[in-house]
Amino acid sequence: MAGSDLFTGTLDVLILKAVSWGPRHGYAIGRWIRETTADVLTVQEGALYPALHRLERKGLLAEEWGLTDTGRQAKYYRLTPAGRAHLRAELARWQRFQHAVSTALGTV
Amino acid sequence: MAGSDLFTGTLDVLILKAVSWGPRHGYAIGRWIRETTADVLTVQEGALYPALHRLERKGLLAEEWGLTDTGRQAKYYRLTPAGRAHLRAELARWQRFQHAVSTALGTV
DNA sequence: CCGTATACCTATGCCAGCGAGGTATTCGCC
DNA sequence: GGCGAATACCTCGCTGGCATAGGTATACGG
Repeated sequence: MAGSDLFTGTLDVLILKAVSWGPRHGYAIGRWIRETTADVLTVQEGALYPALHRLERKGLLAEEWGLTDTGRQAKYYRLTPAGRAHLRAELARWQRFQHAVSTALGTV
Repeated sequence: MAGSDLFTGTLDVLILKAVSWGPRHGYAIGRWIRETTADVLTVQEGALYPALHRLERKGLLAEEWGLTDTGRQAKYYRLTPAGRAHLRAELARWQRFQHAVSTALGTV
């Protein structure tokens, strides 16, 4: 991505979080990540769409075509029960990881 | 690594930090990472040594053979001036990244 | 004297993300 | 009416980091 590196493995949990309040389509998920991180993280489309398909194949996301506010076709993704459980676990994992690294780097 | 994923790109800055107080040899760097993170992060040797060589090639680390406390041969790595500057930059980058992700995930 | 810990190395393969392409629709503007 | 920008989707090829799984050699404890 833009902030480059440090990103591997974080994309999945960010995507899951993006749809945790309700269905969102791919493009909007990318925008959400960029906006909530104030442009620190910019997901490339070449990373985003493959990631969505991956998560769908794993049964963590379910997809469904729908219409946007502006009347455009878009593929909406929502969390499956397994996805929600996975999100919970990944959030815990991120916190452990983040705390461990920050401690080691002295950036607590 | 053990904590798996989330790790890519973090290894370099952890290594640089490990030698920021003085020269350390490779094996000790791996041990330091494992210990200061309370086993959350375990660096595989197949990742560690290539990373050290990479950083050396980039001019961020300098290597020199020496003896351990127990009288064993070991290759000691120390920060070059460029390495120290790089470490400073990477620490800032980590903080930006970490803050961005934590905000997005709501784990602040 | 034999296993364990220390200390180094590399070759293979996987796979996530990047870069770079492509298609189609809608909107705003002139 | 036309045209560029934004929206919304996709895939292919490449790179490069990390895991796996091997290998060597020395020191130490029992």
